[in-house]
Amino acid sequence: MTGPRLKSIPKPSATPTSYDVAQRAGVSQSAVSRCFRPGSSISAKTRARVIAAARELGYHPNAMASGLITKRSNLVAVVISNLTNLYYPEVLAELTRRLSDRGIRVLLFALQAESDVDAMLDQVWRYRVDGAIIAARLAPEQLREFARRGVPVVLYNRFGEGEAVSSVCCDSVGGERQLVERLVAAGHKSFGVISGPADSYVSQQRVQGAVERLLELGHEAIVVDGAFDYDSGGTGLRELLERTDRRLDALICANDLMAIGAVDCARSEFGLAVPGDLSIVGFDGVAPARWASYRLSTVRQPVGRMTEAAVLMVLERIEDFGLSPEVRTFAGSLIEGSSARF
Amino acid sequence: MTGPRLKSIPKPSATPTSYDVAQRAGVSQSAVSRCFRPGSSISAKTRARVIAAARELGYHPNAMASGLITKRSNLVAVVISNLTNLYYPEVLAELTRRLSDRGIRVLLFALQAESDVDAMLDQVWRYRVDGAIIAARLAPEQLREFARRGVPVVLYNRFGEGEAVSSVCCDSVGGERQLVERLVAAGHKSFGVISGPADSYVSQQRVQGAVERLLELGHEAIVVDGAFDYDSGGTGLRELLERTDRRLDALICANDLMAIGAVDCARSEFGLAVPGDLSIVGFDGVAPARWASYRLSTVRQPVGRMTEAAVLMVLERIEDFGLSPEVRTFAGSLIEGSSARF
DNA sequence: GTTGCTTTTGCATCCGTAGGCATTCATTCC
DNA sequence: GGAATGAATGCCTACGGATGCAAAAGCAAC
Repeated sequence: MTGPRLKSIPKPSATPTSYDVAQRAGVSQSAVSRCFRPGSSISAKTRARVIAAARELGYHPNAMASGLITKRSNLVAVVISNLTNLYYPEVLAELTRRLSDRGIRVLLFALQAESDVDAMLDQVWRYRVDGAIIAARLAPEQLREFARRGVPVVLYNRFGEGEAVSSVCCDSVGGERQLVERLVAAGHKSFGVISGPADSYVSQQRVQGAVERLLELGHEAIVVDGAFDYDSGGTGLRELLERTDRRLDALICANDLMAIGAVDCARSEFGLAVPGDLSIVGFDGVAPARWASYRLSTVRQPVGRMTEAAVLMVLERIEDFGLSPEVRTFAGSLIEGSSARF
Repeated sequence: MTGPRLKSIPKPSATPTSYDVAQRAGVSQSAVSRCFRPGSSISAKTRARVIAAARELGYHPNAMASGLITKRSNLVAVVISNLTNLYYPEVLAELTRRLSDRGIRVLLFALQAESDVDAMLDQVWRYRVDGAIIAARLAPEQLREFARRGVPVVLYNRFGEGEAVSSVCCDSVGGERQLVERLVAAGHKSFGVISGPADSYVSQQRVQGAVERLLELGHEAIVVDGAFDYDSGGTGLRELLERTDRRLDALICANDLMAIGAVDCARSEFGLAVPGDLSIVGFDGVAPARWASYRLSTVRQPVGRMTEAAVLMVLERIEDFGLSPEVRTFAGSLIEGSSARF
């Protein structure tokens, strides 16, 4: 009974080990381990004794030790490029909740600059995460490294850029087409578009979706650059009003935050009624879009279903890394709102 | 040179170990370890060889193995009770950035219900986090367990409730007193207050700060219950208008989100001009408070300084657990805005 | 009581890195 | 040249838990 580890004084450590519990319960360390590992062979009687001892000592298995030998950290890296985007906190909260429910912990990375990516990856490799959910732009070579290391990745509203990577997306093109159709049907004639950052895949998709559908329906649009932030809405609107000689009557913003900025600017700076003088639509369906001051006409991303899909996809591939990549696209739902004449 | 681990075929593993690197560089495993551990004794020549080999193999030290032996996980648990609060994403982003800059990773916990706390704590113990920054309500006994286990905690805008715990807070009382003084000086007579949830410490402080100062200045206030969310603003306003027979002329909301809800409700539902007919003030200084539709008069919490303090405090106590608890209170800055006659 | 079979249990080893200790090597000084 | 000093390196073991294997225990049937 007295193993080499048990010969020392039974000092009550602040963080007891399985040996401490074993000694107190009068069993071997193996038995303790098996108690905390589902599916192991343990008699009910022994288990009860061990659990009692563990509780008395305040024992919690060391995740690092167990991860070292099982090669499972039960960690998933969640990488978000701009947490200040207003849309992502909701995503993050949902992802975290759903992962927790399945016994997975979130190692969070919030990127500021492009340069943070390398440091992030270094840490991702060091912690031997079981998988990653990424809402940030990675280079193809970086995505390939995940494959090489056997770490499954799911991109969130991002695109593999030639690499075969799993991803969940909201159908930007389809959503924009719906918005455009409603705007055209309501008789709008002069269209403006404010894009997101040039390197954003969703921005490209949304702008493209809108512009293409407009062309199909016989309309043109002026596209100006934005950056997905509040100020871009006002800046973009000013530029569009100038370039159209104030004849703009429909403004399509690549996300809600810019649409909100545009609404505010239109009203406070130009005295325009929204949607009386100008219809403004967004994309995302963030909480402020529903506020009474805006009641934005927009496309809401089904965040619940998208995050659930992302979590399931990454977990499936943790179980079986051989599963082929999958791209799941969800349709957004049109919110009528009252910032556009529909 | 050929240790027991090196006799096997040098298969190029997807996740190479320090032995693989050692073999390739023609040094011992210890040398590899020392290369990745600052302050270790290594010659420049050896280091160069090892670094080269590590790079070629794509070696990254295993944080679990190293944490196991050093008893340092380089993880800090960040616990946030309601990520949907609009204020917390900003805090989370800042905390994550500042911790990353100092080589610490964030293990994120987003609590939904009171019951999540136990599961969260179990995981916190399992991962042997070096410290915790907590923006959630913990029971005194739970705080005591951190002390017992030698894990430093810093509460964020929370209170130890009798336990000696470090915390960073924004001075709610002082902030509210400033707001009240300005409102009173501007001649407001009839005051209403919308509180946050009853179990929220900051809510209590803010309400108390406002009410006390009002009393000191010879005014009374009607306090109604809110929940820190957008809808509470409208609901609270309705109740207050009813109870004051529409004679309310200053509304003090315990946070910005409710103030925004109240502004929207006042305008859209009661046709009141803000601040013409009704002054409304909030607390926090969240981004939407600055939007043109609101330009909220509020108190901005110095999030940058507060998060920096929280990070420093927890790191100091990781270095030296004996440091006594410290409560750092930061004054907020009054934002004049234009939602109140000041 | 035996035999045969299943379930429990303990032993021993391994996971990948860190760091104490002893050894070796390079320098410096007399 | 030899001794003394300090730096660099390798050897070995520990960290805490998981698990294959063999031994032990429980159980059923004869």
